[in-house]
Amino acid sequence: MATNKKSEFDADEIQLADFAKALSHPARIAILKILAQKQSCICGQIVEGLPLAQPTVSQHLKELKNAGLIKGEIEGKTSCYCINWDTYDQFRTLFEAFDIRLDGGRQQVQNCC
Amino acid sequence: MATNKKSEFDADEIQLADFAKALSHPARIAILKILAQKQSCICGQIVEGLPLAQPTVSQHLKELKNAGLIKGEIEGKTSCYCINWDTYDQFRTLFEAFDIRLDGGRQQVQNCC
DNA sequence: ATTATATATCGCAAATATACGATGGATGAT
DNA sequence: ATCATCCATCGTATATTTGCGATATATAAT
Repeated sequence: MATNKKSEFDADEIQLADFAKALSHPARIAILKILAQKQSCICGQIVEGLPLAQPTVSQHLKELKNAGLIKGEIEGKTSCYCINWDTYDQFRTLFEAFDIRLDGGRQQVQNCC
Repeated sequence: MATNKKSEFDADEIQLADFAKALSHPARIAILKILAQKQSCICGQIVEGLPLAQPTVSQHLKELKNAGLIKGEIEGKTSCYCINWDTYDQFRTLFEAFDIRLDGGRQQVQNCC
């Protein structure tokens, strides 16, 4: 039974995993690219740029927002999204620490593989 | 109905998303850390280091293997795993390209948020 | 006031992920 | 040959994700 064991891991591991999950669908990666590229960040333009229906895009936007990677505001008739660079930097920092830690063991003698 | 739309995205986006998915569970992040740290990469030691039952760990190992991030060999009675640095570098390269692309739009004037 | 437009949300269906007990296969020890 | 150990795999239960049609909401236009 899928009891949630995630909380028993280190906070850093959980947080990095959560960020990774936010990037674990090509649509969300594409959305971040679009947001970085366009000055305007109207939802409709994002929908146009993706092979997905509007409700699906809205849902991916919501997940990115939950992960803290984007911010959104309702601007009159339209909605406006942009990247939350503070959170993105935090993610990058976490990943870099992970990356460096992996690299540390890289030169060691392997006794297998 | 959950028809798979993932294939309609760019190859780079799909590949990066797949790598991200491999890191989207703290257990798999922890496993990679352990593999990098220990010279030996016996499965039993991984199980000891995680708050999960052996079949569950085995399953996470399989997913990391499917993503190409680790290699595994059966060595007599025990199994031996280690990080596949070639694939890991490929992942890092993909992420870096993505990261740089995001950063490119960073200084632009935002008309919202 | 009515209508059109842009998005979010609801509700559903299908697919995938998470977790583990039970079991099986292979090796090494006795 | 028997037994113990290590690990993969099967089967199963539950939870989460993905996708979208239908609908609701809120603004802008007429």
